Amino acid sequence: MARIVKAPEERREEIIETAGRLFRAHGYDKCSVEMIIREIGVAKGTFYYYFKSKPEILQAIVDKTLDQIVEMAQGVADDASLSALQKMEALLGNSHIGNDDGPEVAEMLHLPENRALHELTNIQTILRLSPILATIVEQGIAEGEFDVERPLETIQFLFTGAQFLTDGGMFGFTEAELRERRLVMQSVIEKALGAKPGSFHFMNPAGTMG
Amino acid sequence: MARIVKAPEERREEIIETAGRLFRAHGYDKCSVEMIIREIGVAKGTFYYYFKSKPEILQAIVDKTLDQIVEMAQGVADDASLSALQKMEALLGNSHIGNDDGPEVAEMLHLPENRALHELTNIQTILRLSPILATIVEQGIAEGEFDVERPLETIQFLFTGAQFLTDGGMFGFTEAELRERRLVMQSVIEKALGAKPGSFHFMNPAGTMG
DNA sequence: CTTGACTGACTGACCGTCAGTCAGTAAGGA
DNA sequence: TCCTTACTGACTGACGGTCAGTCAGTCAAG
Repeated sequence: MARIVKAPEERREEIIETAGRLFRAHGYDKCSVEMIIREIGVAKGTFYYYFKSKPEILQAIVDKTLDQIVEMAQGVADDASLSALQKMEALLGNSHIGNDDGPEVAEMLHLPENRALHELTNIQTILRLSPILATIVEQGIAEGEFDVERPLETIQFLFTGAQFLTDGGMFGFTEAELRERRLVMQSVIEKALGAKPGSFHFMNPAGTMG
Repeated sequence: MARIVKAPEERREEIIETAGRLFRAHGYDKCSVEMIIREIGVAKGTFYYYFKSKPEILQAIVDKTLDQIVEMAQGVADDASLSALQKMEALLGNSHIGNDDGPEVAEMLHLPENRALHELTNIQTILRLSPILATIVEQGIAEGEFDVERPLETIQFLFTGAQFLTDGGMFGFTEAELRERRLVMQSVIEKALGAKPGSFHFMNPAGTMG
Protein backbone atom coordinates (compact mmCIF):
# COMPACT_ATOMS: atom_id res chain seq x y z
CA MET A 1 0.00 0.00 0.00
CA ALA A 2 1.10 3.56 -0.67
CA ARG A 3 3.28 4.68 2.17
CA ILE A 4 2.14 7.95 3.66
CA VAL A 5 4.38 9.47 6.28
CA LYS A 6 2.90 11.90 8.78
CA ALA A 7 4.27 13.80 11.72
CA PRO A 8 4.24 11.38 14.67
CA GLU A 9 2.00 13.61 16.74
CA GLU A 10 -0.51 13.90 13.95
CA ARG A 11 -0.52 10.14 13.36
CA ARG A 12 -0.91 9.46 17.05
CA GLU A 13 -3.86 11.82 17.27
CA GLU A 14 -5.37 10.22 14.17
CA ILE A 15 -5.19 6.77 15.72
CA ILE A 16 -6.62 7.93 19.05
CA GLU A 17 -9.44 9.81 17.36
CA THR A 18 -10.35 6.93 15.06
CA ALA A 19 -10.11 4.27 17.77
CA GLY A 20 -12.20 6.41 20.11
CA ARG A 21 -14.91 6.85 17.50
CA LEU A 22 -15.03 3.14 16.73
CA PHE A 23 -14.96 2.11 20.39
CA ARG A 24 -17.89 4.42 21.11
CA ALA A 25 -19.80 3.14 18.11
CA HIS A 26 -19.26 -0.60 18.49
CA GLY A 27 -17.72 -1.12 21.92
CA TYR A 28 -14.12 -1.80 22.91
CA ASP A 29 -14.33 -5.60 22.79
CA LYS A 30 -16.08 -5.70 19.42
CA CYS A 31 -13.47 -3.47 17.80
CA SER A 32 -10.40 -5.25 16.52
CA VAL A 33 -7.13 -3.46 15.92
CA GLU A 34 -7.64 -4.59 12.33
CA MET A 35 -10.80 -2.45 12.11
CA ILE A 36 -9.00 0.63 13.37
CA ILE A 37 -6.06 0.39 10.99
CA ARG A 38 -8.28 -0.39 8.00
CA GLU A 39 -10.32 2.72 8.75
CA ILE A 40 -7.18 4.86 8.78
CA GLY A 41 -5.40 3.00 6.02
CA VAL A 42 -2.19 2.06 7.80
CA ALA A 43 -0.54 -1.24 8.61
CA LYS A 44 -0.85 -3.23 11.81
CA GLY A 45 2.72 -2.39 12.68
CA THR A 46 1.98 1.31 12.63
CA PHE A 47 -0.56 0.88 15.39
CA TYR A 48 1.96 -1.02 17.50
CA TYR A 49 4.63 1.52 16.66
CA TYR A 50 2.55 4.10 18.55
CA PHE A 51 0.84 1.97 21.18
CA LYS A 52 2.19 -0.95 23.17
CA SER A 53 -1.15 -2.74 23.38
CA LYS A 54 -4.86 -2.42 22.80
CA PRO A 55 -5.62 -1.56 26.44
CA GLU A 56 -3.03 1.20 26.21
CA ILE A 57 -4.94 3.07 23.54
CA LEU A 58 -8.06 2.76 25.68
CA GLN A 59 -6.21 4.54 28.45
CA ALA A 60 -4.99 7.18 25.97
CA ILE A 61 -8.55 7.86 24.83
CA VAL A 62 -9.80 8.17 28.39
CA ASP A 63 -6.90 10.47 29.30
CA LYS A 64 -7.58 12.75 26.35
CA THR A 65 -11.31 12.94 27.07
CA LEU A 66 -10.64 13.62 30.72
CA ASP A 67 -8.13 16.35 29.94
CA GLN A 68 -10.83 18.22 28.06
CA ILE A 69 -13.40 17.77 30.81
CA VAL A 70 -10.98 18.76 33.56
CA GLU A 71 -9.89 21.84 31.65
CA MET A 72 -13.47 22.93 31.22
CA ALA A 73 -14.34 22.26 34.85
CA GLN A 74 -11.26 24.08 36.06
CA GLY A 75 -12.29 27.05 33.93
CA VAL A 76 -15.64 27.17 35.65
CA ALA A 77 -14.11 26.69 39.08
CA ASP A 78 -11.66 29.55 38.46
CA ASP A 79 -14.37 31.99 37.33
CA ALA A 80 -14.38 34.56 40.12
CA SER A 81 -17.68 36.04 38.99
CA LEU A 82 -19.71 32.94 39.84
CA SER A 83 -21.10 31.78 43.17
CA ALA A 84 -20.50 28.20 44.31
CA LEU A 85 -24.05 27.22 43.40
CA GLN A 86 -23.76 28.81 39.98
CA LYS A 87 -20.60 26.80 39.37
CA MET A 88 -22.34 23.63 40.49
CA GLU A 89 -25.15 24.37 38.08
CA ALA A 90 -22.71 25.00 35.25
CA LEU A 91 -21.02 21.66 35.86
CA LEU A 92 -23.89 19.43 36.90
CA GLY A 93 -26.96 21.09 35.44
CA ASN A 94 -28.82 20.10 32.32
CA SER A 95 -29.08 23.60 30.90
CA HIS A 96 -26.37 25.92 29.65
CA ILE A 97 -25.30 28.85 31.73
CA GLY A 98 -23.68 31.29 29.33
CA ASN A 99 -21.68 30.06 26.37
CA ASP A 100 -23.41 27.56 24.15
CA ASP A 101 -20.38 26.13 22.42
CA GLY A 102 -19.00 24.15 25.35
CA PRO A 103 -20.97 21.04 26.28
CA GLU A 104 -21.19 20.51 30.02
CA VAL A 105 -19.84 17.55 31.94
CA ALA A 106 -22.98 15.44 32.02
CA GLU A 107 -23.21 15.50 28.24
CA MET A 108 -19.56 14.75 27.54
CA LEU A 109 -19.64 11.75 29.81
CA HIS A 110 -22.66 10.21 28.20
CA LEU A 111 -21.00 7.40 26.31
CA PRO A 112 -22.78 4.32 25.00
CA GLU A 113 -22.83 0.94 26.67
CA ASN A 114 -19.20 -0.03 26.77
CA ARG A 115 -18.01 -1.71 29.90
CA ALA A 116 -14.28 -1.18 29.69
CA LEU A 117 -14.30 2.35 28.33
CA HIS A 118 -17.14 3.44 30.55
CA GLU A 119 -15.83 2.12 33.82
CA LEU A 120 -12.35 3.53 33.26
CA THR A 121 -13.81 6.90 32.32
CA ASN A 122 -16.10 6.92 35.35
CA ILE A 123 -13.32 6.22 37.80
CA GLN A 124 -10.89 8.70 36.27
CA THR A 125 -13.60 11.32 36.06
CA ILE A 126 -14.41 10.97 39.74
CA LEU A 127 -10.76 11.04 40.78
CA ARG A 128 -9.86 14.08 38.70
CA LEU A 129 -13.05 16.11 39.00
CA SER A 130 -13.61 15.64 42.73
CA PRO A 131 -10.77 17.96 43.82
CA ILE A 132 -12.17 20.69 41.57
CA LEU A 133 -15.69 20.23 42.89
CA ALA A 134 -14.29 20.19 46.41
CA THR A 135 -12.81 23.67 45.98
CA ILE A 136 -16.22 24.85 44.83
CA VAL A 137 -17.77 23.32 47.93
CA GLU A 138 -15.22 25.14 50.04
CA GLN A 139 -16.17 28.36 48.32
CA GLY A 140 -19.79 27.51 49.14
CA ILE A 141 -18.90 26.98 52.79
CA ALA A 142 -17.22 30.40 52.85
CA GLU A 143 -20.35 31.86 51.29
CA GLY A 144 -22.44 30.27 54.04
CA GLU A 145 -24.28 28.22 51.48
CA PHE A 146 -22.87 24.78 52.39
CA ASP A 147 -21.86 23.08 55.61
CA VAL A 148 -19.65 19.97 55.44
CA GLU A 149 -16.63 18.72 57.29
CA ARG A 150 -14.75 16.85 54.56
CA PRO A 151 -15.63 18.32 51.17
CA LEU A 152 -13.32 16.16 49.07
CA GLU A 153 -14.31 12.80 50.48
CA THR A 154 -17.97 13.75 50.57
CA ILE A 155 -17.96 14.88 46.96
CA GLN A 156 -16.14 11.73 45.96
CA PHE A 157 -18.75 9.53 47.60
CA LEU A 158 -21.72 11.43 46.17
CA PHE A 159 -20.12 11.68 42.75
CA THR A 160 -19.42 7.96 42.65
CA GLY A 161 -23.01 7.11 43.43
CA ALA A 162 -24.32 9.57 40.87
CA GLN A 163 -21.90 8.56 38.16
CA PHE A 164 -22.37 4.82 38.36
CA LEU A 165 -26.10 4.82 39.14
CA THR A 166 -27.31 7.10 36.41
CA ASP A 167 -24.64 6.98 33.74
CA GLY A 168 -24.62 4.73 30.75
CA GLY A 169 -26.87 1.72 30.77
CA MET A 170 -25.14 -0.14 33.57
CA PHE A 171 -28.24 -0.55 35.71
CA GLY A 172 -30.69 -0.69 32.85
CA PHE A 173 -33.01 1.93 34.27
CA THR A 174 -35.86 3.37 32.25
CA GLU A 175 -36.13 7.12 31.75
CA ALA A 176 -38.81 7.32 34.43
CA GLU A 177 -36.66 5.39 36.90
CA LEU A 178 -33.71 7.66 36.13
CA ARG A 179 -35.83 10.72 36.86
CA GLU A 180 -36.72 9.36 40.30
CA ARG A 181 -33.06 8.59 41.01
CA ARG A 182 -32.07 12.12 40.05
CA LEU A 183 -34.75 13.50 42.35
CA VAL A 184 -33.39 11.51 45.28
CA MET A 185 -29.81 12.37 44.39
CA GLN A 186 -30.63 16.06 44.61
CA SER A 187 -32.10 15.65 48.07
CA VAL A 188 -29.24 13.50 49.37
CA ILE A 189 -26.62 15.86 47.96
CA GLU A 190 -28.30 18.84 49.62
CA LYS A 191 -28.42 17.04 52.95
CA ALA A 192 -24.84 15.80 52.66
CA LEU A 193 -23.44 19.21 51.78
CA GLY A 194 -25.63 20.99 54.30
CA ALA A 195 -27.27 23.05 51.56
CA LYS A 196 -30.78 24.47 51.63
CA PRO A 197 -33.42 22.11 50.20
CA GLY A 198 -33.93 23.07 46.58
CA SER A 199 -30.49 24.59 46.12
CA PHE A 200 -29.67 21.93 43.56
CA HIS A 201 -32.98 22.28 41.72
CA PHE A 202 -31.05 22.49 38.43
CA MET A 203 -30.38 18.75 38.67
CA ASN A 204 -34.06 18.18 38.03
CA PRO A 205 -35.24 20.66 35.44
CA ALA A 206 -39.00 21.22 35.44
CA GLY A 207 -39.09 20.12 31.81
CA THR A 208 -42.10 19.24 29.70
CA MET A 209 -44.39 17.00 31.68
CA GLY A 210 -45.78 13.80 30.12
CA MET B 1 -9.18 -39.47 27.93
CA ALA B 2 -11.13 -41.58 30.38
CA ARG B 3 -14.75 -40.75 30.03
CA ILE B 4 -16.42 -40.01 33.34
CA VAL B 5 -20.14 -39.39 33.33
CA LYS B 6 -21.75 -37.37 36.10
CA ALA B 7 -25.26 -36.18 36.86
CA PRO B 8 -25.81 -33.01 34.83
CA GLU B 9 -26.51 -30.90 37.90
CA GLU B 10 -23.35 -32.10 39.58
CA ARG B 11 -21.29 -31.44 36.47
CA ARG B 12 -22.77 -27.98 36.06
CA GLU B 13 -21.97 -27.16 39.66
CA GLU B 14 -18.47 -28.49 39.21
CA ILE B 15 -17.86 -26.23 36.23
CA ILE B 16 -19.32 -23.17 37.96
CA GLU B 17 -17.32 -23.83 41.11
CA THR B 18 -14.06 -24.41 39.27
CA ALA B 19 -14.48 -21.48 36.89
CA GLY B 20 -15.38 -19.21 39.80
CA ARG B 21 -12.29 -20.24 41.72
CA LEU B 22 -10.01 -19.68 38.73
CA PHE B 23 -11.65 -16.36 37.80
CA ARG B 24 -11.14 -15.09 41.35
CA ALA B 25 -7.55 -16.29 41.41
CA HIS B 26 -6.37 -15.09 38.00
CA GLY B 27 -9.12 -12.83 36.67
CA TYR B 28 -11.79 -13.50 34.07
CA ASP B 29 -9.77 -12.32 31.09
CA LYS B 30 -6.66 -14.26 32.02
CA CYS B 31 -8.57 -17.51 32.38
CA SER B 32 -9.10 -19.46 29.18
CA VAL B 33 -11.82 -22.05 28.80
CA GLU B 34 -8.94 -24.41 28.20
CA MET B 35 -7.67 -23.75 31.75
CA ILE B 36 -11.05 -24.52 33.26
CA ILE B 37 -11.57 -27.79 31.44
CA ARG B 38 -8.01 -28.95 32.08
CA GLU B 39 -8.53 -28.32 35.80
CA ILE B 40 -11.68 -30.45 35.82
CA GLY B 41 -10.45 -32.98 33.29
CA VAL B 42 -13.22 -32.77 30.73
CA ALA B 43 -13.29 -31.87 27.06
CA LYS B 44 -13.93 -28.47 25.52
CA GLY B 45 -17.28 -29.67 24.23
CA THR B 46 -18.45 -30.49 27.73
CA PHE B 47 -18.06 -26.89 28.76
CA TYR B 48 -20.07 -25.73 25.77
CA TYR B 49 -22.60 -28.47 26.38
CA TYR B 50 -23.49 -26.73 29.65
CA PHE B 51 -22.80 -23.07 28.80
CA LYS B 52 -23.44 -21.20 25.60
CA SER B 53 -20.42 -18.93 25.99
CA LYS B 54 -17.71 -17.77 28.34
CA PRO B 55 -19.64 -14.66 29.45
CA GLU B 56 -22.59 -16.91 30.27
CA ILE B 57 -20.69 -18.79 32.95
CA LEU B 58 -19.61 -15.46 34.43
CA GLN B 59 -23.27 -14.59 34.83
CA ALA B 60 -23.95 -18.00 36.36
CA ILE B 61 -21.22 -17.47 38.95
CA VAL B 62 -22.51 -14.03 39.86
CA ASP B 63 -26.07 -15.34 40.12
CA LYS B 64 -25.03 -18.13 42.44
CA THR B 65 -23.00 -15.83 44.68
CA LEU B 66 -25.81 -13.32 44.83
CA ASP B 67 -28.37 -15.96 45.70
CA GLN B 68 -26.36 -16.79 48.81
CA ILE B 69 -25.95 -13.15 49.81
CA VAL B 70 -29.59 -12.32 49.24
CA GLU B 71 -30.73 -15.34 51.24
CA MET B 72 -28.56 -14.31 54.16
CA ALA B 73 -29.71 -10.69 54.00
CA GLN B 74 -33.35 -11.71 53.77
CA GLY B 75 -32.85 -13.85 56.85
CA VAL B 76 -31.61 -10.85 58.80
CA ALA B 77 -34.36 -8.60 57.46
CA ASP B 78 -37.02 -11.12 58.49
CA ASP B 79 -35.71 -11.48 62.04
CA ALA B 80 -38.47 -9.95 64.11
CA SER B 81 -36.32 -9.72 67.21
CA LEU B 82 -33.95 -7.13 65.75
CA SER B 83 -34.33 -3.38 65.49
CA ALA B 84 -33.68 -1.66 62.16
CA LEU B 85 -30.29 -0.42 63.36
CA GLN B 86 -29.32 -3.86 64.59
CA LYS B 87 -30.18 -5.28 61.17
CA MET B 88 -28.11 -2.58 59.51
CA GLU B 89 -25.21 -3.46 61.74
CA ALA B 90 -25.58 -7.15 60.96
CA LEU B 91 -25.48 -6.47 57.23
CA LEU B 92 -23.06 -3.57 56.97
CA GLY B 93 -20.96 -3.82 60.09
CA ASN B 94 -17.48 -5.25 60.39
CA SER B 95 -18.19 -7.31 63.46
CA HIS B 96 -20.46 -10.28 63.92
CA ILE B 97 -23.73 -9.92 65.73
CA GLY B 98 -24.64 -13.37 66.97
CA ASN B 99 -23.70 -16.42 64.94
CA ASP B 100 -20.09 -16.63 63.93
CA ASP B 101 -20.44 -19.12 61.13
CA GLY B 102 -22.16 -16.85 58.63
CA PRO B 103 -19.92 -14.24 57.03
CA GLU B 104 -21.62 -10.88 56.56
CA VAL B 105 -22.23 -9.09 53.29
CA ALA B 106 -19.16 -6.91 53.29
CA GLU B 107 -16.93 -9.95 53.60
CA MET B 108 -18.68 -12.07 50.98
CA LEU B 109 -18.43 -9.27 48.46
CA HIS B 110 -14.76 -8.76 48.91
CA LEU B 111 -13.55 -10.28 45.68
CA PRO B 112 -10.14 -9.63 44.16
CA GLU B 113 -9.40 -7.19 41.40
CA ASN B 114 -11.38 -8.48 38.47
CA ARG B 115 -13.11 -5.94 36.31
CA ALA B 116 -15.77 -8.04 34.65
CA LEU B 117 -16.68 -10.19 37.62
CA HIS B 118 -16.53 -7.32 40.06
CA GLU B 119 -18.62 -4.85 38.15
CA LEU B 120 -21.33 -7.39 37.38
CA THR B 121 -21.40 -8.48 41.02
CA ASN B 122 -21.56 -4.89 42.25
CA ILE B 123 -24.49 -3.95 40.06
CA GLN B 124 -26.44 -7.12 40.79
CA THR B 125 -25.73 -6.80 44.49
CA ILE B 126 -27.08 -3.28 44.58
CA LEU B 127 -30.17 -4.15 42.58
CA ARG B 128 -31.05 -7.20 44.64
CA LEU B 129 -30.02 -6.04 48.10
CA SER B 130 -31.50 -2.54 47.94
CA PRO B 131 -35.14 -3.67 48.25
CA ILE B 132 -34.23 -5.68 51.34
CA LEU B 133 -32.36 -2.77 52.91
CA ALA B 134 -35.27 -0.51 51.99
CA THR B 135 -37.67 -2.61 54.07
CA ILE B 136 -35.28 -2.27 56.99
CA VAL B 137 -35.23 1.49 56.50
CA GLU B 138 -39.01 1.48 56.53
CA GLN B 139 -38.94 -0.44 59.80
CA GLY B 140 -36.55 2.22 61.08
CA ILE B 141 -38.94 4.96 60.05
CA ALA B 142 -41.74 3.21 61.93
CA GLU B 143 -39.43 2.98 64.95
CA GLY B 144 -38.79 6.73 64.70
CA GLU B 145 -35.12 6.07 64.09
CA PHE B 146 -34.96 7.17 60.43
CA ASP B 147 -36.64 9.87 58.38
CA VAL B 148 -36.55 9.59 54.58
CA GLU B 149 -39.06 10.06 51.81
CA ARG B 150 -37.94 7.45 49.28
CA PRO B 151 -36.12 4.64 51.08
CA LEU B 152 -35.50 2.42 48.05
CA GLU B 153 -34.03 5.06 45.76
CA THR B 154 -32.04 6.60 48.62
CA ILE B 155 -30.56 3.27 49.62
CA GLN B 156 -29.73 2.49 46.02
CA PHE B 157 -27.84 5.75 45.62
CA LEU B 158 -25.92 5.42 48.87
CA PHE B 159 -25.22 1.74 48.28
CA THR B 160 -23.87 2.42 44.81
CA GLY B 161 -21.47 5.03 46.09
CA ALA B 162 -20.30 2.81 48.92
CA GLN B 163 -19.95 -0.30 46.79
CA PHE B 164 -17.97 1.20 43.94
CA LEU B 165 -15.88 3.62 46.00
CA THR B 166 -14.61 1.24 48.64
CA ASP B 167 -14.89 -2.20 47.10
CA GLY B 168 -12.16 -4.00 45.29
CA GLY B 169 -9.21 -2.03 44.04
CA MET B 170 -11.07 0.03 41.47
CA PHE B 171 -9.94 3.37 42.81
CA GLY B 172 -6.62 2.20 44.13
CA PHE B 173 -7.08 3.70 47.58
CA THR B 174 -4.71 2.95 50.40
CA GLU B 175 -6.02 1.55 53.67
CA ALA B 176 -5.80 4.99 55.28
CA GLU B 177 -7.73 6.59 52.42
CA LEU B 178 -10.36 3.89 52.67
CA ARG B 179 -10.78 4.59 56.36
CA GLU B 180 -11.45 8.27 55.67
CA ARG B 181 -13.98 7.35 52.97
CA ARG B 182 -15.79 5.04 55.37
CA LEU B 183 -15.90 7.81 57.95
CA VAL B 184 -17.52 10.19 55.49
CA MET B 185 -19.87 7.50 54.23
CA GLN B 186 -21.18 6.99 57.73
CA SER B 187 -21.92 10.66 58.13
CA VAL B 188 -23.58 11.03 54.71
CA ILE B 189 -25.70 7.92 55.24
CA GLU B 190 -26.89 9.22 58.60
CA LYS B 191 -27.82 12.56 57.09
CA ALA B 192 -29.50 10.99 54.08
CA LEU B 193 -31.59 8.59 56.16
CA GLY B 194 -32.34 11.20 58.81
CA ALA B 195 -30.68 9.10 61.48
CA LYS B 196 -29.01 10.41 64.61
CA PRO B 197 -25.29 11.16 64.16
CA GLY B 198 -23.38 8.12 65.35
CA SER B 199 -26.18 5.65 64.69
CA PHE B 200 -24.05 3.94 62.09
CA HIS B 201 -20.93 3.88 64.28
CA PHE B 202 -20.50 0.19 63.46
CA MET B 203 -19.32 1.15 59.99
CA ASN B 204 -16.18 2.55 61.58
CA PRO B 205 -15.10 0.26 64.39
CA ALA B 206 -12.82 1.93 66.91
CA GLY B 207 -10.17 -0.65 66.17
CA THR B 208 -6.55 -0.63 67.14
CA MET B 209 -5.03 2.75 66.43
CA GLY B 210 -1.80 2.94 64.42
C1' DC C 1 -32.49 -62.78 29.47
C1' DT C 2 -31.19 -61.10 25.28
C1' DT C 3 -31.20 -57.59 21.62
C1' DG C 4 -31.30 -53.36 19.47
C1' DA C 5 -33.22 -48.74 19.07
C1' DC C 6 -32.59 -44.63 21.40
C1' DT C 7 -30.87 -40.93 24.52
C1' DG C 8 -27.76 -37.60 26.06
C1' DA C 9 -23.41 -36.70 28.33
C1' DC C 10 -19.13 -36.29 26.55
C1' DT C 11 -15.05 -36.00 23.18
C1' DG C 12 -11.36 -33.54 20.69
C1' DA C 13 -9.92 -32.20 16.15
C1' DC C 14 -10.83 -28.27 13.82
C1' DC C 15 -12.06 -23.30 12.49
C1' DG C 16 -12.02 -18.30 12.29
C1' DT C 17 -10.45 -14.35 14.67
C1' DC C 18 -7.57 -11.58 17.01
C1' DA C 19 -3.67 -9.30 19.61
C1' DG C 20 0.83 -8.91 19.06
C1' DT C 21 5.76 -9.61 16.50
C1' DC C 22 9.42 -8.74 13.47
C1' DA C 23 12.41 -8.55 9.55
C1' DG C 24 12.52 -5.48 6.28
C1' DT C 25 11.49 -1.07 3.41
C1' DA C 26 10.74 3.81 1.98
C1' DA C 27 11.40 8.73 3.21
C1' DG C 28 14.05 12.49 4.38
C1' DG C 29 17.38 15.07 6.81
C1' DA C 30 22.45 15.29 8.00
C1' DT D 1 25.83 8.37 1.14
C1' DC D 2 24.28 6.94 5.33
C1' DC D 3 21.48 6.97 9.34
C1' DT D 4 17.39 7.57 11.75
C1' DT D 5 12.62 7.19 11.94
C1' DA D 6 8.06 6.16 10.25
C1' DC D 7 5.92 2.55 8.35
C1' DT D 8 4.77 -2.20 6.21
C1' DG D 9 2.30 -6.68 6.18
C1' DA D 10 3.12 -11.53 6.44
C1' DC D 11 3.30 -14.29 10.25
C1' DT D 12 2.54 -16.56 15.01
C1' DG D 13 0.30 -18.39 18.91
C1' DA D 14 -3.61 -18.45 21.66
C1' DC D 15 -8.19 -18.15 22.25
C1' DG D 16 -13.42 -18.76 21.97
C1' DG D 17 -16.44 -21.50 19.79
C1' DT D 18 -18.26 -25.66 16.61
C1' DC D 19 -19.65 -30.14 15.43
C1' DA D 20 -19.54 -34.81 13.72
C1' DG D 21 -18.97 -38.54 16.18
C1' DT D 22 -18.42 -41.83 20.50
C1' DC D 23 -20.05 -44.52 24.14
C1' DA D 24 -22.39 -45.94 28.46
C1' DG D 25 -26.85 -46.48 30.08
C1' DT D 26 -31.96 -47.34 29.52
C1' DC D 27 -35.92 -49.72 28.27
C1' DA D 28 -39.35 -51.98 25.54
C1' DA D 29 -40.04 -55.83 22.48
C1' DG D 30 -39.12 -60.58 21.41
